[in-house]
Amino acid sequence: MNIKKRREREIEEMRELILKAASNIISDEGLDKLSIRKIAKKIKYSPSILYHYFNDKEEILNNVMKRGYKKIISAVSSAELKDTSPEERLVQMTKNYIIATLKMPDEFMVAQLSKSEEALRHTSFLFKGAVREKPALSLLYQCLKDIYKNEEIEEDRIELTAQSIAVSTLGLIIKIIVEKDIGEEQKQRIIDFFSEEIILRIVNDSRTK
Amino acid sequence: MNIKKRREREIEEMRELILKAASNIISDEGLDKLSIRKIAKKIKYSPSILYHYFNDKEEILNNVMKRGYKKIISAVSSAELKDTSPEERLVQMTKNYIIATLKMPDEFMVAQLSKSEEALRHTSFLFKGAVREKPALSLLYQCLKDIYKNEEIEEDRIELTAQSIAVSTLGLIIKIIVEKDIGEEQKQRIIDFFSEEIILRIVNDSRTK
Amino acid sequence: MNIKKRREREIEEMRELILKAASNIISDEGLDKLSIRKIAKKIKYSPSILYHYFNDKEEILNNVMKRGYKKIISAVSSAELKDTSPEERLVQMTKNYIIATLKMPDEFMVAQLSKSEEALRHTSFLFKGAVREKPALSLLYQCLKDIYKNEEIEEDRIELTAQSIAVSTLGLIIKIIVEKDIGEEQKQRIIDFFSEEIILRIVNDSRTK
Amino acid sequence: MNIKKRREREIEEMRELILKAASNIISDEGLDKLSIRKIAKKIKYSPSILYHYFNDKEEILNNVMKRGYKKIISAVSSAELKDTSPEERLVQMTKNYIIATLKMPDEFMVAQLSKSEEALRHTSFLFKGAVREKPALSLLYQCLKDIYKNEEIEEDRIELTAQSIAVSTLGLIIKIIVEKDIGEEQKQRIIDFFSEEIILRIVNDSRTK
DNA sequence: AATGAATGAGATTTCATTCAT
DNA sequence: GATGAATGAAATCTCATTCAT
Repeated sequence: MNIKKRREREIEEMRELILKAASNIISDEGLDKLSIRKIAKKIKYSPSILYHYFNDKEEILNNVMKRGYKKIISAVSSAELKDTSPEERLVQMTKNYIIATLKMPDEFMVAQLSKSEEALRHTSFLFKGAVREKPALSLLYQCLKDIYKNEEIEEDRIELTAQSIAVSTLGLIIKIIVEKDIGEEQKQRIIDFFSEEIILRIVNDSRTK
Repeated sequence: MNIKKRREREIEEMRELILKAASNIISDEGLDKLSIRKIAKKIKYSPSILYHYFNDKEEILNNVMKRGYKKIISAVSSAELKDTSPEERLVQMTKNYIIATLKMPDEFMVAQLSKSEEALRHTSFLFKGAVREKPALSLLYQCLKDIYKNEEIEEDRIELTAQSIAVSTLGLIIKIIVEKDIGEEQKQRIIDFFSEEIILRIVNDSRTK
Repeated sequence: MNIKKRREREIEEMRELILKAASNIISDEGLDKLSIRKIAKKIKYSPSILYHYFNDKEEILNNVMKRGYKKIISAVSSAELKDTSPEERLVQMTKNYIIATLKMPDEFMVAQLSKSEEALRHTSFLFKGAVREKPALSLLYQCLKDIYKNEEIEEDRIELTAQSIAVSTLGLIIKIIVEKDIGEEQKQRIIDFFSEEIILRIVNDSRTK
Repeated sequence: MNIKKRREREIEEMRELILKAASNIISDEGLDKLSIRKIAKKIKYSPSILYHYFNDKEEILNNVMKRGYKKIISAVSSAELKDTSPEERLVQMTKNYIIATLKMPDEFMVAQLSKSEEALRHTSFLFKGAVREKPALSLLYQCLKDIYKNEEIEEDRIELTAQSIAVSTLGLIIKIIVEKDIGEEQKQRIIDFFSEEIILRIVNDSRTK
């Protein structure tokens, strides 16, 4: 079965090659400029061969997105083990998330900005009860619960806080990606300030006093 | 020179007509469905005439975006007159901004997500010193200054706070646009919670105590 | 309004040019080999210009067909005036029909062989009651009625006879078109034999004796 | 040489398999939807293997057509054995022919309407002397001869009559195929009337009296 | 100022076919 | 004998843009 395996690997590599090229084009020229032709040219194959590896353009796009959230989720959840204060964990998680996503800006943008049902099934988190369904938001929620464990705060408020943090962080990431030319230093300053200060201020629910 | 002026006015009217049509198409069908032909059909002129008033499609798009920022800025600053507490003003500004942008989601997305220099010239605000150059951010900054007028806080920290608020609000807006199917009620809940609570928490710089 | 008229004429000429080219291709290579590209190449224009004159391929095809039956109907009905015996008229009509259609084999084939609803609305005549709805078949029917005026024959039988004649003539025409290389002489022999003898034999309803 | 024979048989089986698949596709989706890939998928082989058994698509098509005529001829001639009057035999033959062809309408249409030399070699029958070369027409001719055995009719006239019958029947079949939506009942009525009455009228050469 | 004719490039997709293995 | 990778041509259609008038 060696030969079969090799072939499978080759296929996987080709698919990966295609997806990467697609990602690049999307980040360079925008989602709407992505075309089968362009991908083919980039990987120096004929356009038709792409249909060997994917059924159509949409399938390529869906896979670009999938690669997106898979990588991100694994990046975030891996850093979860540490036994420090929940506040510190929150800060660390936020930073990890930002750093992980900034390593793959193209996939992130495609995934987060797509309005297709397929994408939204993975990315939506604004609905009521999202903390119980969405793994990433759930991590955030657990953190907040730990932080508020001595206070009496309604679940709803905690969910809204978690969603607000998620939304804010998303905004930061998108803005950093779009403003691609702020220097490295300024980027770091903002990320640090945001995750080390803003996040903690957000957590600071005034009702708790 | 009356005739000259009249012509200029006519030209301006035609340009306005074109931009409005383009805006409508973008709102109705999305940015990628915008085409010269469609604009022409909508205003009942031939496609070629558009090239009398604009050099190419991109110029039209840039102007659509410009109209976008203008509308938004005026929406925000109009609410600026009230003589209430700076905190209340901040909350109100945020809400106004969110509501104004959600009325023109596609133009907003196009403008905010474009990486073109032309667009970034208007939309960028993460660089150091942005509060002095960007009108919208400047409003925010003034508000914060009022809030912190009795404390000693470095300008830098205030700028970073302003930028964080801007970034977070952006994230909220984008997310609401993308998750187009959360119901009206939940949308309101999140917007209210975010602008009435989260924003105020963010302002609450712990160093001030 | 001279200029407007001229333009209209030019458009009509161009449309005619396109339709003729399409007809030729269909007859040379078959309906399924017809392509926008081929038409364009034949008339030495770019493929896109065709969309100036027709909305899409289907519209071109429909017009090729329309040209088909229009010409034919006019060919047949024009020769209708003569005041000879009904038998002679029948023979003459058949001949006229055959000769007329053979002058435009391509259009005839497209129209008669298309299974599209649009086409069938014009070409179908096998259904019960067709003699009352289809002008061409009706002519045939009137002829038969004249022939049988002294006999007692049910309407149904006459209709079936008319349909049989129509069907048979159709078969002859198609076969002559497909077998494009039987010589002129043999073609004439068959046409004459068919219209002068076979048709009259068909009319010869044995029940009338 | 057993092995050689086995291989030949296998090849023949594979060719048969391919042709059957092609036939099915043509019946189900129409000639123009036939593609090498579809055939391959249907027989669960790779497209390339088809080129082991046939030189190209056209060869496959030609063979599909050949299978077509064979089936039809066998259908017609099988009914040939009965020892009834020649008239009855003629009627029966016609009916059998119509019924047999209507069971494979697409193959029939392809074959009968193709102007390719290859096809015409099998399908043409309008040329002078066709009754001596074309098996199917020859059957018809024999029938007519039997019918006219007591009369003095020139061979030529009989051939022309045979050709006329063939042509008329062809027209009927084509029309029934194209007008796919006349109901079953009306179809039967017409077929019966045509084969039981019209055919006999055609045979009724007036010179014989 | 305005139009309509025309083009060429590009979009996605399907297909017959070849070739190395 | 059989496969899968790969290609190039072709299909329909849309678009931004130019140009003569």
